[in-house]
Amino acid sequence: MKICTNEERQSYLDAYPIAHLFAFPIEEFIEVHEYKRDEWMIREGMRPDYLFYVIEGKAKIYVTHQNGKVSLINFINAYDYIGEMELLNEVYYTKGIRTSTKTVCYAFPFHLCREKMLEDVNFLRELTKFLSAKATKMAAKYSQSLAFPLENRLADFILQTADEEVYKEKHVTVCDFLGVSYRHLLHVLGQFCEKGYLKKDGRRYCIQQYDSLKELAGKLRNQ
Amino acid sequence: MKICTNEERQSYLDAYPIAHLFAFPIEEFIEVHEYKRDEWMIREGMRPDYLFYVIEGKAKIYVTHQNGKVSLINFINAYDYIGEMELLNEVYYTKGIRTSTKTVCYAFPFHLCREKMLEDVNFLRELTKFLSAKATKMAAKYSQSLAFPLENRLADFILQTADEEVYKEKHVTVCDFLGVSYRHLLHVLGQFCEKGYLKKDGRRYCIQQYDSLKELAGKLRNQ
DNA sequence: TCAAAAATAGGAGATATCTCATATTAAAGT
DNA sequence: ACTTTAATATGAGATATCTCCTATTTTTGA
Repeated sequence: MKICTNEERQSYLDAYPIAHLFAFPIEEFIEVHEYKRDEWMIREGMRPDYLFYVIEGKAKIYVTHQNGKVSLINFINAYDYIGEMELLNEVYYTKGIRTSTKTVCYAFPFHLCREKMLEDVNFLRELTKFLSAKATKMAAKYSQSLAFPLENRLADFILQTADEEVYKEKHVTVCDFLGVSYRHLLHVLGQFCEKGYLKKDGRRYCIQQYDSLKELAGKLRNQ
Repeated sequence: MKICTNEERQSYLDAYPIAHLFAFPIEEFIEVHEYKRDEWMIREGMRPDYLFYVIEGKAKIYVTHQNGKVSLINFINAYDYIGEMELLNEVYYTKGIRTSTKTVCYAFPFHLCREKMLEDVNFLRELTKFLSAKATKMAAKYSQSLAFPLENRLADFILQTADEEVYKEKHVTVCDFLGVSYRHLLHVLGQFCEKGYLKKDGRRYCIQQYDSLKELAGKLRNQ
């Protein structure tokens, strides 16, 4: 991790203005942190000292269970917050955050900003929207995971992450995210190929029948 | 549903003061709604016109999937909000809310209160805490549901809902909540009895080995 | 550049969980 | 009080998913 200073810091601040989200002058408190790919921004169980606002890059939220299973709880993208739970709650089990690409964040030190932020109507309104989206998404994922087999959830995931016709997520990541074993994921991908929905091309999968996948994924939604 | 007026309304307002949560005079806008047991407060898919704040009673949040399965997403208790998603988001699939006991709510009409609430730093701070707790809980349930078999989640649920040594939740409710079939729930309850963790007593179950259940439930937690 | 680690791949058998069918009992409505 | 509906109970067979094992390929790091 690298903390940007001077011109570098300023150029991020210019490229991603954020003052409008706050009623008080926030810029002076902002640190700009640059994380490399595959770096732990926050270690599981260790409370962070900052509220982060992602301006570039991608990361993942992980939690490790006592039985050794790892859940990838969600993906984090630009304009997401990290550490807002710790900002709001004294007691909270901190999840691990790991970058999956180079990631740049604004980091607001709690000890300087917490009070002000919790008095700031602009920021709080922004945060409620972020949190309501998060809660909604989690509730949807939760109920879907219990109500549908992998087939449907995987079809949805493929459509959401495919780049044009090409699906190429790492299996290991997808297992953690969808909460199934590697073996079973491969099994269902194999079925999709057999049925002609996908075609395997080396390590990639090419979507052959959009509509079939859409139908499977569509069953998840009323929402 | 009944809307309380005059003395009745006032006596609720006196018994459950709420002005301190708002920076503006809220009382004049409050309607007091009384719902009977097993009444639908909000029908799935129908946007409500109010933000509700529960002051007495219990309710459940339901969503129906396209495959006919019903998920009981969460329980609602006194001091919870209902309709906060619709307050914040223009686009949102409204879940069904059904009371399980007589329930009394403060109802704030959106058309009169939305603007003011979204400008109110006290209320927003309160709401962020509520939402962060909700998001956290959902994330925990989600990852647990994928990482652990029913055995562990049921043990946890029994300990959370048992009244002294007596567990007596309706099976049908529990199925919807834990996302398993009736048949399987009974199967695992049967195992608990065989192992001596529970003893069946008519329609109730009596906890015989707290520690065994605690051990099973404890595996869910690092959190 | 080479060894170690991570990711992919698939077989085989176990188990968690589901579906369907059928009875019985309790609760609710008129 | 009686009919209808909801809840409980259980068997049997199907399927979704897991665990463990082993082999190959790719990526990573010193």
